[in-house]
Amino acid sequence: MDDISSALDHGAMPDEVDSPVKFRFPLLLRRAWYGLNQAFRRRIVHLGITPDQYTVLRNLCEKHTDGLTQKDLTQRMSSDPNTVASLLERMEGAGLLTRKIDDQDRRARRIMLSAVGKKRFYQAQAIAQELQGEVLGALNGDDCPRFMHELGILADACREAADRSLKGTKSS
Amino acid sequence: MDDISSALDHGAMPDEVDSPVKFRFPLLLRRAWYGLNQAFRRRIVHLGITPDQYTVLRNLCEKHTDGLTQKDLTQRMSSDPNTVASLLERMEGAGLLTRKIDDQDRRARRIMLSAVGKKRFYQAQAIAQELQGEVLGALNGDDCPRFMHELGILADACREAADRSLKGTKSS
DNA sequence: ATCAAATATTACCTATACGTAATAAATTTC
DNA sequence: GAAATTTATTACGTATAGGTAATATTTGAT
Repeated sequence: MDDISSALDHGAMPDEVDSPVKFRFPLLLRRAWYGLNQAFRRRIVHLGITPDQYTVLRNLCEKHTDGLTQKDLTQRMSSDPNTVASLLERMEGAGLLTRKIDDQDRRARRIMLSAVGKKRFYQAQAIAQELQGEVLGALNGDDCPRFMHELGILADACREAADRSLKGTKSS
Repeated sequence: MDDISSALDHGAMPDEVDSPVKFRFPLLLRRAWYGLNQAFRRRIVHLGITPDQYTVLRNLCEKHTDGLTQKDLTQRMSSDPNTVASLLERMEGAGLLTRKIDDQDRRARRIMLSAVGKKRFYQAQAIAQELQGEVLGALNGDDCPRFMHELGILADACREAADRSLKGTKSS
């Protein structure tokens, strides 16, 4: 099932017909995310942290209760348990946080921000806010709230599509 | 310069004050991108390609002239020369494309889609369009064009911010 | 023609992203 | 209350993301 290409040769231009490149959601989303991430990475490299590490710090700083478990972090970051595990391992090695076995559930690790981690977060947060201001400045201020609302709707739809795609694979 | 955390201890809640979590651009963008990418990856895994490889195939299929150089691809994908190089290396190994030294510029490699690559693209494209339809269905059809226009503006702003951040590092 | 600067790519490195399997502890079941 | 099931994490492997340095060419200046 590999070389019936001539039979499937659609010849001319494939996409573009129904939606020009400039308006395709995945392309724009990729471009925006890669650009924003790249910009932020370059601006905080001197702090010794990466964008993803900043996301961890932010989540820990926003919930300054008893810290979070890796599972909690995974969900809050729309990420993956494996990714979060190695991310936290590096961050613990860098002294940004501590991981100790949870008292209630000895399977889980409770993540706690260190003093250094807290400091790095506030340093990076100022840069993040400056960057966000620059980017959003390109948009009409009045359009911003509605745009964010719609982006939120699409983000939810993407997440749901991802969950559906997982279930479909397992059951069928 | 590492343990003046108590002096910098802002105490209470850090962000959120000026913009609630639900409306912060980086969060929504991350959520949308990860979700969409994850959904697509799960839906095309049976084709033996990844979302990024699909992006390569799409770019090659849209420009079915004499192929593209790696540099061209890098720019079209908002990506990085290193990433594209290893990406293409794997794809060449999988028989999805060929790389041959460019006649005009012997430094460059001209990438050409193979019959298998073309077939895989059209198979994946149908899935991509279905997915995009599902996601965009969450949005009011009338709001879509304006939203895409604004997302494009922000994507450009992100890219420009990334470029600025690079220059700033080098000159200062 | 020749040497210096610019450019396309590769090589090597660290940091995600995420799938699968293993491990260990908690929960459910009978 | 011990076995089966679920669940949090780790271990390991492959695929990007992207920085730095090396290599090979091309181009530009003399």
